[in-house]
Amino acid sequence: MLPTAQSCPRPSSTLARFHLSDTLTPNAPTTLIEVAQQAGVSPSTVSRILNGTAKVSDEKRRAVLDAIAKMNFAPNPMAQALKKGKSMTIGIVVQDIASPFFDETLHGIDQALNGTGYASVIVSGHWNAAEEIDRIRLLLARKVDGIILLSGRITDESVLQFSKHKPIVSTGRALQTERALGFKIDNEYGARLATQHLIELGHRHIAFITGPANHTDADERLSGYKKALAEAGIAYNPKIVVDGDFHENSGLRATTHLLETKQKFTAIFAANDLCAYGARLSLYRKGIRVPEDISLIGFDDLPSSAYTTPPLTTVRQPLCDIGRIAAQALLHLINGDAVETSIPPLELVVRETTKRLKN
Amino acid sequence: MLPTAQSCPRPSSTLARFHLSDTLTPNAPTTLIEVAQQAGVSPSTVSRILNGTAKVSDEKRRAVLDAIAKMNFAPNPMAQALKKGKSMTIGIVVQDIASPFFDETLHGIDQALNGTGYASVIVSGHWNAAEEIDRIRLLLARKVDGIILLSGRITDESVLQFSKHKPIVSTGRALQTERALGFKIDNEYGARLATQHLIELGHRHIAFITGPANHTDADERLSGYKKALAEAGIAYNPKIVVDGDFHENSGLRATTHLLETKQKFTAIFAANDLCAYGARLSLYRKGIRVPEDISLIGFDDLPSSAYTTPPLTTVRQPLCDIGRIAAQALLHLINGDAVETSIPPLELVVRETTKRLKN
DNA sequence: CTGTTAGCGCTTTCAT
DNA sequence: ATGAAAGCGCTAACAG
Repeated sequence: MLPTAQSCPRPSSTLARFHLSDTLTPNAPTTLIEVAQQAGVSPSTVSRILNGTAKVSDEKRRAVLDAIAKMNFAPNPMAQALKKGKSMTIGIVVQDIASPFFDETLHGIDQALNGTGYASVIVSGHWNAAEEIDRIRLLLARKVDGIILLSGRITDESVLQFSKHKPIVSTGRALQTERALGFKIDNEYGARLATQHLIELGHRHIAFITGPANHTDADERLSGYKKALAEAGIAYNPKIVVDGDFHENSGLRATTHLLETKQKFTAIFAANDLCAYGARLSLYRKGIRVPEDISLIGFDDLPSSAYTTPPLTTVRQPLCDIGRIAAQALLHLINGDAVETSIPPLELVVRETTKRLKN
Repeated sequence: MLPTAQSCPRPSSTLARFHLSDTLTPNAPTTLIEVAQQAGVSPSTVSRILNGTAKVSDEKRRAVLDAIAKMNFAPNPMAQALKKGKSMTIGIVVQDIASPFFDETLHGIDQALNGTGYASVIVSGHWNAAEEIDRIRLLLARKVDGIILLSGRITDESVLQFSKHKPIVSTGRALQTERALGFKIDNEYGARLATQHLIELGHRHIAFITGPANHTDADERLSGYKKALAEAGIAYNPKIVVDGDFHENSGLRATTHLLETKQKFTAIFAANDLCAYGARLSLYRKGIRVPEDISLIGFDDLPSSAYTTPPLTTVRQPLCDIGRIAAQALLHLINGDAVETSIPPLELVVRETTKRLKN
């Protein structure tokens, strides 16, 4: 009875013991040298123990470990970074930090990075290729060890160029070199899934609200829609395919346009969930019921789609998995390891906005 | 006619000129010393020009600038950080990276940081004090220059303790020292606003879905609700005050509980928007209309609240401003400057889920 | 105004 | 197995 919202497992983590007093001594941070003195060994020995670089006698090891604990020492990351040429930081480029779409993916990345010692710096490209390039440069200048690019607007060549500096993994594109990896979901398949679902319910006049122009994901979804139509022997009617941009407002406008120009349609397939929300509102404003009068389907399965009124039928994208997989792949690239990725398939999530066409 | 969704201005930034070829030479990054050699000056001179630390003759300055441009030099942040003891990084602690609530605030922070040279590392506390402490320690170990804590679960004392290491600004608490600043919205006022709105519409039986136990924001909202009731001479009825936890599911469960135990109420005030979404769905499932049968009001004004069906009446929290102000304040603290903050007041946003009680 | 000289805190040969 | 010494790339006295 409860709607199943998409979301990664949120660990109700129960970190045990933590003594606030421990590290909260506000004196200047201890250095490795001080630890060495305290333990009566050389700095190198401390370093060796810290990094497991070489064998150290149990006696000294014990002394050093003691000193470390006693002095509450932690190595200075800047110094390590400077020395090793690795910052233990990765850069993440999203398009909009305040978008549920990216959030889920970030969550997956977060999970994968947790406990690896890597931290991440997140920047926004704002769907703008020039800004995106600018931000990637910034990350590179900051010496990140690798980059995850989510739904970038830049060309594959640019990605390849950047990958010469640091390994990079990108979603939404097919790519595979030693230092760059791109993988994408099968948008066309997903769109066919959605369209076929509608067709199976008896719909023949299915409106489509597109994504932004020149956006690969958007284009492929449109193409999947067309294919499914063709396969079912339904003529493609450009009059009921209207422009959107993946945001709520565009869905609202598009639907209102459809309605006001008196197009004939019994179902709407919005290129993403956000857009479907807007469509839903437009329908509501006109007093048109969903799904009784019009069926509605989205794409993405954002967490909130399980709580719309009524809950939205949509195509689930494994956002969180994608994030996790991207991060793991990047870690491999950074280590020079081979990567092989496979992401879970898209699946149709039938909720309550689609209904068999009566009669 | 279009709903107004809360959101910061999303700059459709038009960064001009960018020559990909410029920085994409994958050779090892240039160092300041090489620049100095190329320009025929000493490293210090280059450093001076870079930092504006001292006067330099036009001639040498020109030579250095030329060399910098020619060699496409950018100083190594790790080296700078090690030397200056400043990493130009700030740490942000959210509770959930994938929550629209935090997103808007992050967006504000992002805006404030943009162009300052500071980058941010975001970590999640997952509403868990122990984990939060752990994460803050992590940030401190990473040598962030300051911390922004959003809706932390830790005590004020802990914050004060941490602030001895690095400046910290926190939302959701009142605090003001040399190195720590906390500011909060007037939850009680906001809750009164919401409750009064309902009362003015003629409602006398107003159910309330609480936030998580021991959560300051939640407690204060409950208290505001009670106050407004008392002011209107309406008896407080604990039977229609039910537990929630700020998430959709709890709103759904709470409302279902209200309905199944046959409580008498004509309106629901949910302690936050997410919770209101769940309530909305519960009502929908039972075939109860909003706002005709039951009025519903939330708290926060998340961006998506303008697109629910019907659009949600709620109390707007200036999330984005809060983020911006927090970041600016932190920057001031870091510089040792005085800070004075004032955040915009909460305001009632009347949309379409509340209605005058007929009778 | 400018160059020389020490390091920031750590890792890593290179000896022993 | 361990210590001494030489930097990573940059900045900040300190002398001129």
